[in-house]
Amino acid sequence: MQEEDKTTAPVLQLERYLPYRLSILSNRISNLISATYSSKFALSITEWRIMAVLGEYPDISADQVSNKTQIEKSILSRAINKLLQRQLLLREFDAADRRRSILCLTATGLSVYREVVPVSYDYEEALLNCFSDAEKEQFSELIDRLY
Amino acid sequence: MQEEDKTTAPVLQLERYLPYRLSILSNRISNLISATYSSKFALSITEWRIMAVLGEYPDISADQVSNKTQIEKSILSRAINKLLQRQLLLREFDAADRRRSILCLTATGLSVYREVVPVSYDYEEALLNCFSDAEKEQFSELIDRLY
DNA sequence: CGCCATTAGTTGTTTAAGCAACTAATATTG
DNA sequence: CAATATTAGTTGCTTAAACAACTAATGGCG
Repeated sequence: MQEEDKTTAPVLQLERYLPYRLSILSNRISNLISATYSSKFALSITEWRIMAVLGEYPDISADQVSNKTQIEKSILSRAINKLLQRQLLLREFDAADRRRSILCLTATGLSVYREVVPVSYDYEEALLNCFSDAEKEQFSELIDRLY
Repeated sequence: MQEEDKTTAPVLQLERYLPYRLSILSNRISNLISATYSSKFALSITEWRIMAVLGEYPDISADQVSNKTQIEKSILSRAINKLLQRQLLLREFDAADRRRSILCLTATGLSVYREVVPVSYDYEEALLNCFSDAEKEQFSELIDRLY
């Protein structure tokens, strides 16, 4: 059988290994969803996430964005500059602490945001409709616990 | 309330958005686990995955590895060459179809494999021990369904 | 106040990912 | 059995990620 000599020759069943499955699944989902805003608005996942936090929390600093999204600060810095150039973001600097940036979406940025958000929710919905309401709840709870 | 003007100004709650949480969670887990074999054996996640499938399915082709792991073929090609150079992998070509490679772990590769596998399982175990057995089962089932 | 530590953000460099174009071998079809 | 299509794998090129080193501003402490 499979257990024959597990101690001398353990085998990893990759396709049953949870961290692996989680990774494949999550990448698939991210890429699927990002296709919507990347083709239409030329936004990368990272760029969209930045816009998403700023839609939820306007006028926060790059550092706060980094804390909320786990995006590394150098990546963030370059992504923000790109979004500034495209005039999707506006940046000021805090008068009281001139290191601190204050970021928010421009009118254009906001209009993009408002177009992407419902689509994102639709995707989430579509994805989760293989679950019952109770299962959705449970799944979400389990994810939270793993965090 | 939050629903006040949802139609005109919908907000995405990123930290409650499932695809996002899944992505963050999965990356965290992958990086955590990969730290073990990357520091000791200088293997990237991709490289380890290749070795993992070959430990499970010896003597398959690069193309079959690609199918099993979702690793894109150009990435695979370069990773395989690296592993060949490090003598962790052995490659022959199918006599009946000389396009087809036949890959397997070398003795060294196998010894690395045998060292990493138990650690991987330990990590999975440690991760999931915030779940009861029933929850583990259910979580796994829900993941499968999302696939 | 002046020195050192910390914090916010930027820049440089290395490495990996993603896609398309390519080569070589085999399969298919007229 | 030639012409064309398909498949396996490689290579080139562009973009993104990761990490460290750096600049500039502020905070803390003697």
